[in-house]
Amino acid sequence: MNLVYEALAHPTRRQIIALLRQGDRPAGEIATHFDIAKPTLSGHLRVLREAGLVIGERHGTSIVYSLQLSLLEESLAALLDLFKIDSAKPPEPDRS
Amino acid sequence: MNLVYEALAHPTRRQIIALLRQGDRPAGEIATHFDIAKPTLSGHLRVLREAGLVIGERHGTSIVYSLQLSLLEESLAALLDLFKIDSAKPPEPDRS
DNA sequence: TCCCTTATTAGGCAACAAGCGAATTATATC
DNA sequence: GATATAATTCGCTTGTTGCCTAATAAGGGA
Repeated sequence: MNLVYEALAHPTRRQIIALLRQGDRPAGEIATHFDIAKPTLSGHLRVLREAGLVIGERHGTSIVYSLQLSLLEESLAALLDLFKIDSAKPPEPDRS
Repeated sequence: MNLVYEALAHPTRRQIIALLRQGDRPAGEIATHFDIAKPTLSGHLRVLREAGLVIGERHGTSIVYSLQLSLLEESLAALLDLFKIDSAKPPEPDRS
């Protein structure tokens, strides 16, 4: 789970996620949306992949990336759990 | 908002949040839960403070930390927006 | 005021992350 | 096999993060 948080920590990677929300895309097409070198973007994609947030499937010479929504939901659930905004009572046991 | 994600990227800082969910605590008491030097923990608290996730109020010689739930909720909303799990249709326009 | 407690800031170092250009791998086509 | 295209890995530089010890600031009580 730690990998997910680290992956989300970089603005470019969050933008990649937002981009993939609109549909799957090959790495090269993703790259056109950013002003960074291709190897740098490839590194970001690797981080997202290792966190399990995206998967890349080879189609011919391209590698098409798509979101792993299941893990995204899990991450959100974990975050909700961390903050416990969802659950029953407000977190105030005693505190004099 | 970037600061929030960066703040959440470190396990210790997430544990601090989880701890504060159970009630406000002075910095020193927080420190007893971790096996790190006090200045290091103070640094983590600074990161959380600058992200707006916690606030520290001086009570005598202590500085009592508490969560800023409002910003936590905003962060969650932003995350939901990023993933759009909440909204209407699944993000699959075409894809042959 | 002087001392003790609590917490932060300052300084320094090792480890990591982000970026790039060049080289490499993988697939498709001729 | 040779060539072209797409994406990654490699080697490197630069800047940041995380950790520590030592020093400093802020308060409370004798």
